[in-house]
Amino acid sequence: MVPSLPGTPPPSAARPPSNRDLAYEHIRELIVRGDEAPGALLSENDLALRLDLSRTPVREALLLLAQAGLVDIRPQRGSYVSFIDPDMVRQAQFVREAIEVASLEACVENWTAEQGAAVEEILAAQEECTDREDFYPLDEKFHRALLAIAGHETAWTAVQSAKGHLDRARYLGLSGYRPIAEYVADHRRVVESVAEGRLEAARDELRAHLRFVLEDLERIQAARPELFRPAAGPERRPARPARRPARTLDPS
Amino acid sequence: MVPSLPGTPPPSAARPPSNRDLAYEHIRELIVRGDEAPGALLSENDLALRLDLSRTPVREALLLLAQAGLVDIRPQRGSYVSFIDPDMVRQAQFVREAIEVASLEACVENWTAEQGAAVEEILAAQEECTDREDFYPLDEKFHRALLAIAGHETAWTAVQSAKGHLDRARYLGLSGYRPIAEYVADHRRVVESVAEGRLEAARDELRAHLRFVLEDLERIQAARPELFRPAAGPERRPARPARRPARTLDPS
DNA sequence: TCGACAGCACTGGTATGGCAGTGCTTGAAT
DNA sequence: ATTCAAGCACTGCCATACCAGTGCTGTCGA
Repeated sequence: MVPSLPGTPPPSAARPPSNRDLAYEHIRELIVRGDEAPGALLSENDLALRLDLSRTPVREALLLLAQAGLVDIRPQRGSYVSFIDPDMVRQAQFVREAIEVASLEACVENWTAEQGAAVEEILAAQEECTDREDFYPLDEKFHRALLAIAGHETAWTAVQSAKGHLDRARYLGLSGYRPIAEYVADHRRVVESVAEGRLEAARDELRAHLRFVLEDLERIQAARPELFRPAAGPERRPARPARRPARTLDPS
Repeated sequence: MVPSLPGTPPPSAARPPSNRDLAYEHIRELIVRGDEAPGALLSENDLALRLDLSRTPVREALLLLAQAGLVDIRPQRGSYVSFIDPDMVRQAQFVREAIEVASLEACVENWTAEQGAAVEEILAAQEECTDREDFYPLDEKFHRALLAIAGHETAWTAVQSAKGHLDRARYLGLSGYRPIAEYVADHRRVVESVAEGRLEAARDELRAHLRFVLEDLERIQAARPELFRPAAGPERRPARPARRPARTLDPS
Protein backbone atom coordinates (compact mmCIF):
# COMPACT_ATOMS: atom_id res chain seq x y z
CA MET A 1 0.00 0.00 0.00
CA VAL A 2 1.29 3.40 -0.87
CA PRO A 3 1.30 5.73 2.09
CA SER A 4 0.71 8.65 -0.30
CA LEU A 5 3.13 11.28 0.78
CA PRO A 6 1.63 14.46 -0.61
CA GLY A 7 -1.25 15.87 1.29
CA THR A 8 -4.29 14.85 -0.66
CA PRO A 9 -6.39 14.19 2.38
CA PRO A 10 -9.72 12.97 1.04
CA PRO A 11 -9.70 10.29 -1.59
CA SER A 12 -13.45 10.75 -1.77
CA ALA A 13 -15.42 13.18 -3.89
CA ALA A 14 -13.66 16.49 -4.27
CA ARG A 15 -16.00 19.09 -2.92
CA PRO A 16 -15.33 22.61 -4.11
CA PRO A 17 -13.77 24.66 -1.35
CA SER A 18 -16.27 26.60 0.68
CA ASN A 19 -16.14 30.35 0.88
CA ARG A 20 -14.92 29.93 4.40
CA ASP A 21 -11.94 27.96 3.14
CA LEU A 22 -11.24 30.53 0.47
CA ALA A 23 -11.35 33.32 3.01
CA TYR A 24 -9.10 31.35 5.34
CA GLU A 25 -6.47 30.77 2.71
CA HIS A 26 -6.62 34.30 1.43
CA ILE A 27 -6.27 35.91 4.83
CA ARG A 28 -3.62 33.47 5.93
CA GLU A 29 -1.65 34.37 2.85
CA LEU A 30 -2.00 38.06 3.65
CA ILE A 31 -0.58 37.49 7.09
CA VAL A 32 2.16 34.98 6.38
CA ARG A 33 3.44 36.90 3.37
CA GLY A 34 3.52 40.06 5.40
CA ASP A 35 1.08 42.03 3.27
CA GLU A 36 -0.67 42.84 6.50
CA ALA A 37 1.89 43.62 9.14
CA PRO A 38 1.62 42.47 12.75
CA GLY A 39 -0.70 44.81 14.58
CA ALA A 40 -2.75 45.63 11.50
CA LEU A 41 -6.51 45.72 11.86
CA LEU A 42 -8.44 42.99 10.09
CA SER A 43 -12.02 44.16 9.99
CA GLU A 44 -14.70 41.61 9.18
CA ASN A 45 -16.56 44.20 7.16
CA ASP A 46 -13.53 45.37 5.28
CA LEU A 47 -12.36 41.86 4.44
CA ALA A 48 -15.84 40.83 3.36
CA LEU A 49 -15.90 43.72 0.93
CA ARG A 50 -12.41 43.04 -0.35
CA LEU A 51 -13.06 39.35 -0.89
CA ASP A 52 -16.57 39.94 -2.17
CA LEU A 53 -18.13 37.63 0.39
CA SER A 54 -20.49 38.09 3.24
CA ARG A 55 -19.22 38.57 6.74
CA THR A 56 -20.07 35.07 7.89
CA PRO A 57 -17.38 33.07 6.08
CA VAL A 58 -14.84 35.80 6.78
CA ARG A 59 -15.72 35.76 10.43
CA GLU A 60 -15.37 32.00 10.63
CA ALA A 61 -12.03 32.15 8.87
CA LEU A 62 -10.82 34.71 11.38
CA LEU A 63 -11.97 32.47 14.19
CA LEU A 64 -9.88 29.62 12.84
CA LEU A 65 -6.91 31.88 12.27
CA ALA A 66 -7.20 33.11 15.82
CA GLN A 67 -7.01 29.56 17.04
CA ALA A 68 -3.92 29.06 14.90
CA GLY A 69 -2.34 32.01 16.69
CA LEU A 70 -2.12 34.24 13.65
CA VAL A 71 -4.89 36.61 14.66
CA ASP A 72 -5.84 38.26 17.94
CA ILE A 73 -9.56 38.78 18.30
CA ARG A 74 -10.39 41.35 20.91
CA PRO A 75 -14.12 41.32 21.51
CA GLN A 76 -15.92 44.50 20.59
CA ARG A 77 -12.59 46.04 19.65
CA GLY A 78 -11.19 44.45 16.58
CA SER A 79 -9.24 41.59 15.09
CA TYR A 80 -5.56 42.24 14.64
CA VAL A 81 -2.71 40.46 12.97
CA SER A 82 -0.88 39.01 15.93
CA PHE A 83 2.62 40.07 16.71
CA ILE A 84 5.34 37.48 16.58
CA ASP A 85 5.93 36.38 20.11
CA PRO A 86 9.50 35.16 20.57
CA ASP A 87 8.42 32.87 23.34
CA MET A 88 5.74 31.33 21.15
CA VAL A 89 8.32 30.80 18.46
CA ARG A 90 10.62 29.09 20.90
CA GLN A 91 7.82 26.86 22.11
CA ALA A 92 6.88 25.99 18.56
CA GLN A 93 10.49 25.13 17.91
CA PHE A 94 10.56 22.95 21.00
CA VAL A 95 7.42 21.09 20.01
CA ARG A 96 8.60 20.59 16.50
CA GLU A 97 11.99 19.36 17.57
CA ALA A 98 10.50 16.99 20.11
CA ILE A 99 8.17 15.42 17.56
CA GLU A 100 10.55 15.17 14.66
CA VAL A 101 13.47 13.88 16.65
CA ALA A 102 11.27 11.33 18.36
CA SER A 103 9.98 10.13 15.03
CA LEU A 104 13.44 9.27 13.79
CA GLU A 105 13.47 6.01 15.70
CA ALA A 106 10.54 4.60 13.76
CA CYS A 107 11.96 6.22 10.67
CA VAL A 108 15.13 4.17 10.93
CA GLU A 109 13.15 1.00 11.52
CA ASN A 110 10.87 1.53 8.55
CA TRP A 111 13.48 2.69 6.09
CA THR A 112 13.37 0.99 2.69
CA ALA A 113 14.97 1.58 -0.67
CA GLU A 114 11.82 3.03 -2.20
CA GLN A 115 11.43 5.52 0.57
CA GLY A 116 15.06 6.45 0.16
CA ALA A 117 14.39 7.10 -3.50
CA ALA A 118 11.34 9.25 -2.76
CA VAL A 119 13.28 11.35 -0.30
CA GLU A 120 16.20 11.57 -2.68
CA GLU A 121 13.86 13.07 -5.25
CA ILE A 122 12.90 15.82 -2.83
CA LEU A 123 16.53 16.49 -2.02
CA ALA A 124 17.41 16.74 -5.69
CA ALA A 125 14.68 19.32 -6.18
CA GLN A 126 16.05 21.25 -3.24
CA GLU A 127 19.49 21.32 -4.73
CA GLU A 128 18.06 22.80 -7.90
CA CYS A 129 16.46 25.48 -5.85
CA THR A 130 17.94 28.97 -5.73
CA ASP A 131 15.01 31.10 -4.64
CA ARG A 132 14.17 30.99 -0.97
CA GLU A 133 10.51 31.42 -1.67
CA ASP A 134 10.54 28.20 -3.66
CA PHE A 135 12.55 26.44 -1.02
CA TYR A 136 10.08 26.57 1.83
CA PRO A 137 7.49 24.26 0.27
CA LEU A 138 10.23 21.77 -0.51
CA ASP A 139 11.59 22.03 2.99
CA GLU A 140 8.16 21.34 4.38
CA LYS A 141 7.74 18.41 2.04
CA PHE A 142 10.98 16.91 3.26
CA HIS A 143 10.18 17.11 6.93
CA ARG A 144 6.73 15.81 6.31
CA ALA A 145 8.06 12.89 4.35
CA LEU A 146 10.27 11.86 7.24
CA LEU A 147 7.28 11.87 9.55
CA ALA A 148 5.27 9.86 7.04
CA ILE A 149 7.97 7.22 6.81
CA ALA A 150 7.96 6.95 10.56
CA GLY A 151 4.23 6.30 10.35
CA HIS A 152 3.43 9.49 12.19
CA GLU A 153 2.20 11.68 9.41
CA THR A 154 -0.88 12.53 11.39
CA ALA A 155 1.37 14.18 13.92
CA TRP A 156 2.18 16.73 11.26
CA THR A 157 -0.95 18.63 12.16
CA ALA A 158 0.46 19.10 15.64
CA VAL A 159 3.67 20.42 14.14
CA GLN A 160 1.67 22.56 11.80
CA SER A 161 -0.37 24.24 14.49
CA ALA A 162 2.79 25.07 16.36
CA LYS A 163 4.50 26.20 13.20
CA GLY A 164 2.37 29.27 12.46
CA HIS A 165 4.53 31.73 14.30
CA LEU A 166 7.68 30.03 13.16
CA ASP A 167 6.81 30.11 9.49
CA ARG A 168 5.89 33.73 9.66
CA ALA A 169 9.19 34.61 11.25
CA ARG A 170 11.00 32.75 8.51
CA TYR A 171 8.94 34.27 5.77
CA LEU A 172 9.18 37.81 6.99
CA GLY A 173 12.88 37.49 7.51
CA LEU A 174 13.04 36.44 3.93
CA SER A 175 16.45 37.89 3.32
CA GLY A 176 17.70 34.79 5.07
CA TYR A 177 20.94 34.51 6.89
CA ARG A 178 21.96 30.97 6.15
CA PRO A 179 22.39 29.84 2.57
CA ILE A 180 19.90 27.35 1.22
CA ALA A 181 22.69 24.99 0.26
CA GLU A 182 23.60 24.50 3.88
CA TYR A 183 20.07 23.56 4.79
CA VAL A 184 20.04 21.01 2.01
CA ALA A 185 23.37 19.67 3.20
CA ASP A 186 21.83 19.25 6.66
CA HIS A 187 18.98 17.32 5.14
CA ARG A 188 21.29 15.05 3.28
CA ARG A 189 23.35 14.34 6.37
CA VAL A 190 20.25 13.33 8.29
CA VAL A 191 19.05 11.08 5.50
CA GLU A 192 22.39 9.33 5.24
CA SER A 193 22.50 8.66 8.94
CA VAL A 194 18.97 7.32 8.89
CA ALA A 195 19.66 5.13 5.90
CA GLU A 196 22.71 3.67 7.59
CA GLY A 197 20.84 3.13 10.81
CA ARG A 198 22.86 5.53 12.91
CA LEU A 199 19.98 6.74 15.04
CA GLU A 200 21.87 8.86 17.52
CA ALA A 201 23.79 10.65 14.81
CA ALA A 202 20.60 11.35 12.90
CA ARG A 203 19.01 12.79 15.99
CA ASP A 204 21.90 15.11 16.69
CA GLU A 205 22.01 16.28 13.12
CA LEU A 206 18.30 16.93 12.88
CA ARG A 207 18.34 18.75 16.18
CA ALA A 208 21.18 20.98 15.08
CA HIS A 209 19.43 21.60 11.79
CA LEU A 210 16.20 22.67 13.40
CA ARG A 211 17.94 24.89 15.88
CA PHE A 212 19.47 27.02 13.21
CA VAL A 213 16.05 28.51 12.76
CA LEU A 214 16.33 29.98 16.22
CA GLU A 215 19.63 31.64 15.41
CA ASP A 216 18.06 33.17 12.37
CA LEU A 217 15.21 34.29 14.55
CA GLU A 218 17.44 36.39 16.76
CA ARG A 219 18.87 38.13 13.73
CA ILE A 220 15.41 38.76 12.35
CA GLN A 221 14.27 40.23 15.62
CA ALA A 222 17.27 42.51 15.74
CA ALA A 223 16.70 43.64 12.19
CA ARG A 224 12.94 44.07 12.28
CA PRO A 225 11.82 44.64 15.86
CA GLU A 226 8.50 46.07 14.75
CA LEU A 227 7.28 42.58 13.87
CA PHE A 228 7.57 41.42 17.44
CA ARG A 229 5.40 41.91 20.42
CA PRO A 230 6.63 44.98 22.23
CA ALA A 231 8.12 43.85 25.52
CA ALA A 232 5.91 46.15 27.58
CA GLY A 233 6.48 49.84 28.21
CA PRO A 234 3.93 52.46 27.22
CA GLU A 235 1.53 49.94 25.69
CA ARG A 236 1.96 50.84 22.08
CA ARG A 237 -1.49 50.85 20.66
CA PRO A 238 -1.76 49.40 17.21
CA ALA A 239 -2.63 52.24 14.92
CA ARG A 240 -6.12 52.25 13.61
CA PRO A 241 -6.48 53.35 10.04
CA ALA A 242 -7.78 56.83 9.29
CA ARG A 243 -11.27 57.34 10.49
CA ARG A 244 -14.09 59.46 9.28
CA PRO A 245 -14.39 62.42 11.59
CA ALA A 246 -17.30 62.55 13.94
CA ARG A 247 -19.78 65.21 13.00
CA THR A 248 -21.28 67.26 15.73
CA LEU A 249 -25.02 67.39 15.70
CA ASP A 250 -25.66 69.46 12.62
CA PRO A 251 -27.61 67.86 9.81
CA SER A 252 -27.26 70.89 7.53
CA MET B 1 -14.25 60.73 41.33
CA VAL B 2 -14.35 57.13 42.43
CA PRO B 3 -11.36 55.40 40.92
CA SER B 4 -12.88 51.98 40.93
CA LEU B 5 -15.86 50.44 42.52
CA PRO B 6 -15.08 48.37 45.56
CA GLY B 7 -15.25 44.69 44.89
CA THR B 8 -14.03 44.76 41.33
CA PRO B 9 -11.09 42.57 42.15
CA PRO B 10 -8.55 42.44 39.33
CA PRO B 11 -7.06 45.29 37.41
CA SER B 12 -8.23 43.89 34.09
CA ALA B 13 -11.97 43.51 33.81
CA ALA B 14 -13.05 39.89 33.69
CA ARG B 15 -15.10 39.58 30.57
CA PRO B 16 -18.06 37.25 30.86
CA PRO B 17 -17.72 34.21 28.63
CA SER B 18 -19.31 34.66 25.25
CA ASN B 19 -22.19 32.52 24.14
CA ARG B 20 -19.81 30.85 21.78
CA ASP B 21 -17.62 29.83 24.70
CA LEU B 22 -20.61 28.56 26.63
CA ALA B 23 -21.74 26.51 23.68
CA TYR B 24 -18.25 25.16 23.19
CA GLU B 25 -17.89 24.03 26.76
CA HIS B 26 -21.36 22.58 26.89
CA ILE B 27 -21.01 20.57 23.71
CA ARG B 28 -17.50 19.47 24.57
CA GLU B 29 -18.80 18.20 27.86
CA LEU B 30 -21.55 16.29 26.10
CA ILE B 31 -19.02 14.57 23.91
CA VAL B 32 -16.23 13.89 26.37
CA ARG B 33 -18.57 12.60 29.05
CA GLY B 34 -20.17 10.31 26.54
CA ASP B 35 -23.67 11.77 26.78
CA GLU B 36 -23.63 11.92 23.03
CA ALA B 37 -22.08 8.76 21.69
CA PRO B 38 -19.69 8.68 18.75
CA GLY B 39 -21.70 8.82 15.56
CA ALA B 40 -24.53 10.81 17.10
CA LEU B 41 -25.95 13.68 15.12
CA LEU B 42 -25.28 17.15 16.48
CA SER B 43 -27.72 19.38 14.67
CA GLU B 44 -27.04 23.08 14.82
CA ASN B 45 -30.73 23.78 15.05
CA ASP B 46 -31.33 21.22 17.74
CA LEU B 47 -28.41 22.37 19.86
CA ALA B 48 -29.42 25.99 19.47
CA LEU B 49 -32.86 25.14 20.82
CA ARG B 50 -31.48 23.05 23.66
CA LEU B 51 -29.02 25.72 24.75
CA ASP B 52 -31.44 28.54 24.11
CA LEU B 53 -29.10 30.32 21.75
CA SER B 54 -29.15 31.15 18.12
CA ARG B 55 -27.43 29.00 15.59
CA THR B 56 -24.47 31.32 15.15
CA PRO B 57 -22.61 30.71 18.42
CA VAL B 58 -23.48 27.02 18.28
CA ARG B 59 -22.18 26.79 14.76
CA GLU B 60 -18.93 28.49 15.69
CA ALA B 61 -18.49 26.18 18.64
CA LEU B 62 -18.97 23.19 16.37
CA LEU B 63 -16.41 24.61 13.99
CA LEU B 64 -13.84 24.78 16.76
CA LEU B 65 -14.74 21.34 18.03
CA ALA B 66 -14.32 20.00 14.53
CA GLN B 67 -10.85 21.44 14.45
CA ALA B 68 -10.15 19.77 17.77
CA GLY B 69 -11.12 16.48 16.19
CA LEU B 70 -14.15 15.88 18.35
CA VAL B 71 -16.75 16.58 15.66
CA ASP B 72 -17.04 15.63 12.02
CA ILE B 73 -18.79 18.26 9.94
CA ARG B 74 -20.11 16.91 6.68
CA PRO B 75 -21.40 19.76 4.57
CA GLN B 76 -25.07 19.62 3.75
CA ARG B 77 -25.33 16.38 5.65
CA GLY B 78 -24.78 16.91 9.30
CA SER B 79 -22.32 17.29 12.13
CA TYR B 80 -21.56 14.12 14.01
CA VAL B 81 -19.71 13.21 17.15
CA SER B 82 -16.53 11.75 15.75
CA PHE B 83 -15.67 8.16 16.35
CA ILE B 84 -12.57 7.43 18.32
CA ASP B 85 -9.92 6.67 15.79
CA PRO B 86 -7.29 4.33 17.25
CA ASP B 87 -4.69 5.74 14.93
CA MET B 88 -5.47 9.27 16.06
CA VAL B 89 -5.16 8.14 19.65
CA ARG B 90 -1.81 6.57 18.93
CA GLN B 91 -0.63 9.74 17.21
CA ALA B 92 -1.80 11.83 20.12
CA GLN B 93 0.05 9.53 22.43
CA PHE B 94 3.17 9.86 20.30
CA VAL B 95 3.00 13.64 20.29
CA ARG B 96 2.40 13.79 23.97
CA GLU B 97 5.20 11.43 24.76
CA ALA B 98 7.61 13.28 22.51
CA ILE B 99 6.89 16.61 24.12
CA GLU B 100 6.81 15.52 27.72
CA VAL B 101 9.86 13.33 27.51
CA ALA B 102 11.81 16.05 25.73
CA SER B 103 10.85 18.55 28.40
CA LEU B 104 12.42 16.46 31.14
CA GLU B 105 15.89 17.70 30.28
CA ALA B 106 15.06 21.30 31.09
CA CYS B 107 13.03 20.05 34.00
CA VAL B 108 16.05 18.48 35.61
CA GLU B 109 18.11 21.61 35.04
CA ASN B 110 15.53 23.93 36.55
CA TRP B 111 14.61 21.79 39.51
CA THR B 112 14.51 23.58 42.85
CA ALA B 113 13.27 22.79 46.31
CA GLU B 114 10.17 24.96 45.99
CA GLN B 115 9.17 23.30 42.79
CA GLY B 116 9.69 19.95 44.43
CA ALA B 117 7.35 21.04 47.19
CA ALA B 118 4.70 22.20 44.75
CA VAL B 119 4.78 18.92 42.89
CA GLU B 120 4.77 17.02 46.14
CA GLU B 121 1.53 18.77 47.02
CA ILE B 122 -0.08 17.52 43.84
CA LEU B 123 1.16 14.01 44.48
CA ALA B 124 -0.23 14.08 48.00
CA ALA B 125 -3.63 15.06 46.65
CA GLN B 126 -3.43 12.22 44.18
CA GLU B 127 -2.76 9.74 46.93
CA GLU B 128 -5.86 10.92 48.75
CA CYS B 129 -7.83 10.30 45.61
CA THR B 130 -10.04 7.26 45.25
CA ASP B 131 -12.47 8.26 42.55
CA ARG B 132 -11.19 8.09 38.99
CA GLU B 133 -13.28 11.02 37.97
CA ASP B 134 -11.49 13.19 40.51
CA PHE B 135 -8.14 11.82 39.51
CA TYR B 136 -8.03 13.06 35.92
CA PRO B 137 -7.81 16.76 36.77
CA LEU B 138 -5.04 16.02 39.22
CA ASP B 139 -3.24 13.91 36.67
CA GLU B 140 -3.46 16.74 34.19
CA LYS B 141 -2.23 19.19 36.78
CA PHE B 142 0.80 17.03 37.46
CA HIS B 143 1.86 16.69 33.86
CA ARG B 144 1.27 20.34 33.27
CA ALA B 145 3.37 21.26 36.28
CA LEU B 146 6.30 19.29 34.91
CA LEU B 147 6.05 21.18 31.64
CA ALA B 148 5.86 24.46 33.48
CA ILE B 149 8.98 23.70 35.46
CA ALA B 150 10.77 22.95 32.23
CA GLY B 151 9.73 26.38 31.02
CA HIS B 152 7.58 24.93 28.29
CA GLU B 153 4.13 25.44 29.67
CA THR B 154 3.02 27.03 26.45
CA ALA B 155 3.65 23.72 24.75
CA TRP B 156 0.78 22.34 26.79
CA THR B 157 -1.64 23.68 24.22
CA ALA B 158 0.00 21.42 21.66
CA VAL B 159 -0.43 18.49 23.98
CA GLN B 160 -3.97 19.59 24.65
CA SER B 161 -4.98 19.68 21.03
CA ALA B 162 -3.62 16.20 20.54
CA LYS B 163 -5.21 15.01 23.73
CA GLY B 164 -8.85 15.27 22.67
CA HIS B 165 -9.20 11.74 21.41
CA LEU B 166 -7.06 10.41 24.18
CA ASP B 167 -9.06 11.98 26.96
CA ARG B 168 -12.26 10.74 25.48
CA ALA B 169 -10.95 7.22 25.34
CA ARG B 170 -9.92 7.44 28.95
CA TYR B 171 -13.17 8.99 30.06
CA LEU B 172 -15.40 6.58 28.24
CA GLY B 173 -13.41 3.63 29.47
CA LEU B 174 -14.02 4.95 32.91
CA SER B 175 -14.09 1.57 34.57
CA GLY B 176 -10.34 1.74 34.30
CA TYR B 177 -8.04 -1.19 34.15
CA ARG B 178 -5.04 0.00 36.08
CA PRO B 179 -5.44 1.14 39.68
CA ILE B 180 -4.99 4.81 40.40
CA ALA B 181 -2.37 4.02 42.99
CA GLU B 182 -0.08 2.63 40.33
CA TYR B 183 -0.34 5.78 38.28
CA VAL B 184 0.56 7.82 41.32
CA ALA B 185 3.48 5.52 42.04
CA ASP B 186 4.65 6.15 38.46
CA HIS B 187 4.45 9.86 39.06
CA ARG B 188 6.44 9.61 42.21
CA ARG B 189 9.13 7.56 40.56
CA VAL B 190 9.52 10.14 37.83
CA VAL B 191 9.71 12.98 40.31
CA GLU B 192 12.36 11.24 42.36
CA SER B 193 14.50 10.60 39.34
CA VAL B 194 14.17 14.19 38.23
CA ALA B 195 14.97 15.51 41.67
CA GLU B 196 18.08 13.38 41.83
CA GLY B 197 19.15 14.41 38.37
CA ARG B 198 18.88 10.99 36.78
CA LEU B 199 17.64 12.18 33.42
CA GLU B 200 17.69 8.91 31.53
CA ALA B 201 15.87 7.08 34.27
CA ALA B 202 13.22 9.77 34.43
CA ARG B 203 12.73 9.55 30.70
CA ASP B 204 12.27 5.81 30.73
CA GLU B 205 9.86 5.98 33.63
CA LEU B 206 7.75 8.71 32.11
CA ARG B 207 7.66 6.92 28.81
CA ALA B 208 6.53 3.73 30.41
CA HIS B 209 3.94 5.60 32.40
CA LEU B 210 2.44 7.28 29.38
CA ARG B 211 2.37 4.07 27.40
CA PHE B 212 0.13 2.37 29.88
CA VAL B 213 -2.63 4.50 28.48
CA LEU B 214 -2.24 2.64 25.21
CA GLU B 215 -2.63 -0.70 26.90
CA ASP B 216 -5.80 0.52 28.51
CA LEU B 217 -6.90 1.68 25.11
CA GLU B 218 -6.79 -1.79 23.64
CA ARG B 219 -8.89 -3.11 26.46
CA ILE B 220 -11.38 -0.32 26.02
CA GLN B 221 -11.61 -0.99 22.33
CA ALA B 222 -12.21 -4.67 22.96
CA ALA B 223 -14.87 -3.91 25.52
CA ARG B 224 -16.70 -1.14 23.69
CA PRO B 225 -16.03 -1.46 19.98
CA GLU B 226 -19.02 0.71 19.11
CA LEU B 227 -17.09 3.79 20.22
CA PHE B 228 -14.47 3.27 17.56
CA ARG B 229 -14.44 4.03 13.91
CA PRO B 230 -15.65 0.97 12.09
CA ALA B 231 -12.70 -0.44 10.18
CA ALA B 232 -14.51 -0.37 6.85
CA GLY B 233 -17.07 -2.91 5.72
CA PRO B 234 -20.58 -1.95 4.68
CA GLU B 235 -20.19 1.71 5.67
CA ARG B 236 -22.34 1.70 8.74
CA ARG B 237 -24.39 4.82 8.44
CA PRO B 238 -24.85 6.63 11.74
CA ALA B 239 -28.50 6.40 12.61
CA ARG B 240 -30.48 9.54 12.17
CA PRO B 241 -33.04 10.19 14.84
CA ALA B 242 -36.70 9.64 14.10
CA ARG B 243 -37.99 11.91 11.47
CA ARG B 244 -41.34 13.44 10.84
CA PRO B 245 -42.95 11.56 8.01
CA ALA B 246 -43.27 13.23 4.68
CA ARG B 247 -46.80 14.09 3.82
CA THR B 248 -47.91 13.52 0.32
CA LEU B 249 -49.51 16.52 -1.27
CA ASP B 250 -52.78 16.67 0.64
CA PRO B 251 -53.39 19.77 2.71
CA SER B 252 -56.70 18.45 4.08
C1' DT C 1 -42.50 -8.27 -5.37
C1' DC C 2 -39.48 -5.01 -6.47
C1' DG C 3 -37.19 -1.10 -8.62
C1' DA C 4 -37.51 3.70 -10.12
C1' DC C 5 -38.73 8.10 -8.99
C1' DA C 6 -40.77 12.36 -7.28
C1' DG C 7 -41.34 15.03 -3.10
C1' DC C 8 -39.86 17.05 0.92
C1' DA C 9 -37.82 17.32 5.65
C1' DC C 10 -33.70 17.72 7.02
C1' DT C 11 -28.69 19.37 6.77
C1' DG C 12 -24.87 22.97 6.89
C1' DG C 13 -23.49 27.32 4.12
C1' DT C 14 -24.29 32.08 3.33
C1' DA C 15 -26.26 36.76 3.62
C1' DT C 16 -27.83 40.51 6.34
C1' DG C 17 -29.68 43.39 10.06
C1' DG C 18 -29.55 44.87 14.80
C1' DC C 19 -27.09 45.10 19.10
C1' DA C 20 -23.97 46.48 22.96
C1' DG C 21 -19.28 47.55 23.85
C1' DT C 22 -15.25 50.58 23.14
C1' DG C 23 -12.43 54.38 22.49
C1' DC C 24 -11.54 58.38 19.55
C1' DT C 25 -13.11 63.12 18.60
C1' DT C 26 -14.67 67.11 20.11
C1' DG C 27 -15.86 71.00 22.48
C1' DA C 28 -17.29 73.06 26.70
C1' DA C 29 -16.00 73.84 31.47
C1' DT C 30 -12.32 74.48 34.58
C1' DA D 1 -3.48 74.66 29.24
C1' DT D 2 -6.01 70.89 31.17
C1' DT D 3 -10.01 68.01 32.43
C1' DC D 4 -13.88 65.91 31.55
C1' DA D 5 -18.03 64.22 29.61
C1' DA D 6 -21.09 63.54 25.67
C1' DG D 7 -21.39 61.84 20.99
C1' DC D 8 -20.62 58.73 17.54
C1' DA D 9 -18.05 55.80 14.28
C1' DC D 10 -16.24 51.89 14.51
C1' DT D 11 -15.72 46.99 16.39
C1' DG D 12 -17.12 41.98 16.95
C1' DC D 13 -21.27 39.30 18.69
C1' DC D 14 -25.67 37.40 17.95
C1' DA D 15 -30.20 36.53 15.73
C1' DT D 16 -32.65 35.45 11.76
C1' DA D 17 -33.90 34.47 6.91
C1' DC D 18 -32.87 32.20 2.80
C1' DC D 19 -30.40 28.92 -0.08
C1' DA D 20 -28.72 24.68 -2.35
C1' DG D 21 -27.46 20.00 -1.42
C1' DT D 22 -28.73 15.39 0.33
C1' DG D 23 -31.03 11.29 1.28
C1' DC D 24 -35.16 9.18 3.40
C1' DT D 25 -40.23 8.19 2.43
C1' DG D 26 -43.72 6.60 0.32
C1' DT D 27 -46.02 5.85 -3.95
C1' DC D 28 -46.47 4.17 -8.47
C1' DG D 29 -45.59 1.27 -12.39
C1' DA D 30 -43.50 -2.93 -14.22
